[in-house]
Amino acid sequence: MSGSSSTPLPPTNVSLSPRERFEEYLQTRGLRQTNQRKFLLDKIFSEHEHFDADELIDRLPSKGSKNYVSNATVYRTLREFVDAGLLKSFQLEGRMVYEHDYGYPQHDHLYCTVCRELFEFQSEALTAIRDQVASEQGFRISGHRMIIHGVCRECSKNRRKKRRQDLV
Amino acid sequence: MSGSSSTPLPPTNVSLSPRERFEEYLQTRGLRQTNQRKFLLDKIFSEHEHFDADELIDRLPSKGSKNYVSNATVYRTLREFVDAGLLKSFQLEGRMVYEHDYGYPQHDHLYCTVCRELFEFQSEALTAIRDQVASEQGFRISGHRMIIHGVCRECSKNRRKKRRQDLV
DNA sequence: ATAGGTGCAAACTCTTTGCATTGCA
DNA sequence: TGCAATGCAAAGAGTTTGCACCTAT
Repeated sequence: MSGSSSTPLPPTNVSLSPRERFEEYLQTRGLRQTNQRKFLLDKIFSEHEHFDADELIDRLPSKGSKNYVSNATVYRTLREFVDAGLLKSFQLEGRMVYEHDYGYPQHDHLYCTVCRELFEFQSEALTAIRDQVASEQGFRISGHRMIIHGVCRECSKNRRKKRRQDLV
Repeated sequence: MSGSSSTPLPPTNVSLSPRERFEEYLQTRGLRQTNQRKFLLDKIFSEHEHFDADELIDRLPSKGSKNYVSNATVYRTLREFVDAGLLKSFQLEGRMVYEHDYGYPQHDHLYCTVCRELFEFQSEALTAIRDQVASEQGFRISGHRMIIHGVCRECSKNRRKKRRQDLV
């Protein structure tokens, strides 16, 4: 799965930090702030752009260490972050991929099937088409997911290089 | 998962029937035509637009009946149909969804999160945007997947009706 | 004190695979 | 006849869940 994207978009302005925003979310529903939640929130918002549960778990303190978080809690907490509007999730190659949502602009993705990295792009035209198609069909949109699959520039280069070497 | 789509697009012209095309595919690689494959191919191309493995299995003869096909074979055969270019597959809500590809025009989907039905649409503008984004980023495209999530016209109606009733 | 949260292990869903047997070419 | 295909059951991957214990409010 992809590591952090190489093309971060500029952040949108938000008045609250992710931490503050999450606290608000918790308080309004009588949920609790816990060390695990604090730790995961900080970790996620200080580090990665795109990640799946497995990648995140790999980078967390291991069992017995100070801030260990069980897998079950990781999965439960990720879902909570999505509910809270901090993260967005979508499926890619069979697993759930997460990315920052709060304070981050709407965008879509290019996915390199060689290095498995996700690249972002923004297109107002795409949104416009989406809205028009939906209105033609009487659809009330809740969102969309567009992923362009292919081979990124770097991987194309490397392949060409590799092919050249193979000929020698 | 969705049943057949309610908005079939016009078929594109192809010279071979799916069956003929598949036979060609098999012959060129030394693979074999079997009763299971024939049966599944006919079933799929005579019936559904979108389906997942589970739905297909449900509609197949049960164990002990004449044309019973094991689950393993269903999964293996579906992958083969995709390899042969007869079907296309994509992930939706955790499972693989299949649809006709051979003899069917390129299109994208609207997905109703209430009735779970898939609706199709075609947009040249979308393809154009895709190509431009990819070329800007030096991406060699192999394909794309666009799904608009929302609530379809019918389900919106029903909900409104339901809300009205709830008020009585 | 008392819900809500956590960790653990077991369960679950969807799909793939190893292997002995069957059956096309 | 030989290699591909099938069926079965077991294994996988990724994720969710039941439950006893823990802890924030």
